[in-house]
Amino acid sequence: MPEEKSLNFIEEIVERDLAAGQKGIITRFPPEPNGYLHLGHAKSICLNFGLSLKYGGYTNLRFDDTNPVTEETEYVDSIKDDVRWLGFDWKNELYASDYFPQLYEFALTLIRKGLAYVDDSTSDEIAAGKGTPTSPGKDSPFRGRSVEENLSLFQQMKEGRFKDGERVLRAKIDMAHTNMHMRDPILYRIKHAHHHRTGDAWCIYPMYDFAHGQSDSIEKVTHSICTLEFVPHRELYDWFIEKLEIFPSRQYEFARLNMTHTLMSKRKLLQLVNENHVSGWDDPRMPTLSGVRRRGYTPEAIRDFCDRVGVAKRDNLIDISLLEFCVREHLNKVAQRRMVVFDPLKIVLINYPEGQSENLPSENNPGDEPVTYREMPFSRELYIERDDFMEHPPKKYFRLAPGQMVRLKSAYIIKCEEVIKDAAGTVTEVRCTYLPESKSGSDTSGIQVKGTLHWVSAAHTIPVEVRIYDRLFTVEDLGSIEGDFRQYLNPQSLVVKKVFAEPSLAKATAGDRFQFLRMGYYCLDEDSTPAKLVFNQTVTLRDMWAKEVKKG
RNA sequence: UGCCCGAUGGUGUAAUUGGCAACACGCUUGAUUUUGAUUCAAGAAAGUCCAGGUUCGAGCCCUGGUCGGGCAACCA
Repeated sequence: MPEEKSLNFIEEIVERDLAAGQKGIITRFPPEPNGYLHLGHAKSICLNFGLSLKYGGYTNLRFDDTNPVTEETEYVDSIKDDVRWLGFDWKNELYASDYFPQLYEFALTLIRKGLAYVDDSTSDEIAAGKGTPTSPGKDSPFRGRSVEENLSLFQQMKEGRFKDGERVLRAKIDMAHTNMHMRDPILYRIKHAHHHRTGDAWCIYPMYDFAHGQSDSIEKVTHSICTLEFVPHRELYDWFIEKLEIFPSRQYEFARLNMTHTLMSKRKLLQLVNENHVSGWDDPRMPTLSGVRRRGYTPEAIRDFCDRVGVAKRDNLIDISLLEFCVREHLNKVAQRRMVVFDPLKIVLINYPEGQSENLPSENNPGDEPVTYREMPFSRELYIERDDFMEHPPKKYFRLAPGQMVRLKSAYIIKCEEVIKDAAGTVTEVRCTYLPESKSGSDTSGIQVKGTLHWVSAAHTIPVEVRIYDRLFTVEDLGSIEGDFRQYLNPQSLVVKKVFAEPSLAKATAGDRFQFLRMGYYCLDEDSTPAKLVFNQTVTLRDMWAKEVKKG
C-alpha cells in the first residue's frame, strides 16, 4: 500500500461534507468562451474533474456566456477540445444562456420582494454613487421606486424599449456595505447584441454575479470552486441563494496558478495573438493548452504537473522547470529515440570502403520491455555535431579530439586521425579510422570510451526543419514588473534551423513525439508536408555538461 | 483609510489537527551507463514573518503588529 497522500483543503471540505451525510458531489468547470484555455485552467479542470472522479459524482462543463460582445463559438469548440484532450469527460454540456428565462424569473422574484430596482442613472453616476472602499456610497435617486414601477420598467427593458446603457436592474442591498460587491450590484444590463447561442432573443443580459451562482444552484452544484479574486463575491453569492431560497451551492476559492517566464491572463494572451507576437493561440510558446499540445506536451504530463503544484490559498509562482520535469519524465518513457545532427561536422572514415554502407540496428527506447529497433544506414562519410569535436579540448571533455576515441551510438568506435581546416582556420572535416571489431552488439575490441555521440550518414540523411523554443519572456515574474509586459518578450523565443535527420524520420506523422538523442524531445508539427518535415522542440534534455561548461 | 484573504528550505506543497518540521522540483557529490539522458545512492538547504499569551509541550490555539495579495467594469 502506497502512503496515503495528504488532502488539500478542498478535499478536506468535501470529505467533511460527505461524512456529514451529503450523498455525492457535483462540480462544474465554468469557462467564459472568450479565449483559449491555458495552464491555469488546466489546474482548475484537474481540480474540479478530479474531485468528482475521486468522490463519486460528476462535473458539468458550463459556459459562462453572459456577455455576447466578447464570446464566440470558436472558443466554445476549442475549450471542448482542450478539456477532452486533457482527458476529462463532462456529464452535461451546459450554458448559462440556457438559463436566461429562469434567471429572468429570479430577477422578477427579487423585484417583487422589494430587493431589486431599475436604475436610470448613467454608468458614471452609478460608479460615483458606489463610493470607495474606505467611504460609503450614496443611494441612487431611483432606489425607492415601487414594485409595480420596477416590474414595468424591467419588462420594458426586456422588450427593447431602451437603448444600451439607459437603464440597469440593481439589487437593493446596502450602499454603505464594507464589501463593495454588496453596494447594490448591477444584475442586468441592456445590450442590443447578437448572442452566439440565443441570437437576438434577448437584449438584456445578466451580470456574472447574477448568473453564475444561480446557474450553480440550478445544476445542484455542491462545491463551486473558483479562484481567489472571487472571495469578495461569495457574500453576494450567498445572498442570492438566501433571498431566492434556492439550492445552496457553496463557493470555495483557491489560488490561481502563476508560472515563471509566462503569463496566465487571457486578455494579455489575446493581445499577443492580435499583435502577432506569436503565430496564434496554439503557438508552441503559448501557455495555452493548444499551445503546449502543439509543442509536444502530453496530457499525462500536464495532469501530473497539476497534481504536483497542489491546491492552496496563498499566492504562488511555480518554476517552469517543474513543468519541464513533468514532460521529460513522461516523454522519457514513451518517446522513441532518433538521431538528428543540428550543426554538422563532416567525418570521413578513411579505413571504411568507399561506396559501402550497412544498416545498423538502434534501440527505439532503451527502457522498453522488449526493446525494439530501427535500422540506421552507416557509411564512410558521416555527420556529427560540431560541438562534439574540439581541437584543443578542456580537461573533462570526453568527446572527439585529435588522437581521441569515441563511440558512435549503435555503431563503431572511431579515432580522430587528422583535422582538415579551411583558409580561415575553421575545421571543415575530421578524418578518422573506425574499429571494425567494435561494432555495437558484437564488440570484441575490449576498448572502453567515455563518450558516445549521435551521428547520421551523410549520404542518407534527410533535411528537416526544427523549431527551437525558449521562454516567452525574459523575466521570471511577470506579475511584478513595471510598464508594458511586451517589452519583456524574449526575442530568442523561437529559432528555426535546418538540420540533418536519420532517414527513418521520414515516416513520422503529425503529433509523433521523439527524443532526438542528446538534443531533446521533439514532435512533428502540423505544418509538415512530406517534402518538408517540421519538428517542434518540446523540451531539452537535462544537460550536466552544459552546466559544467558554464561553470568554466 | 475600510473590508476580505494569506504568510513553513530557492520554488511548491505537507505535518496523523497541540507531540522530534516531511515530500517533490531545483541545487551539490558519487556510482552505473553505447544518450554528459535515464537509473541509483548520498548531501546541502527552513526551525515555520515578528512580539506577547495559553500549555508539560505551539508551525498549528489566542491577542497585537509587520509584510504580501485582492476589492470601487453596464467583464468574468
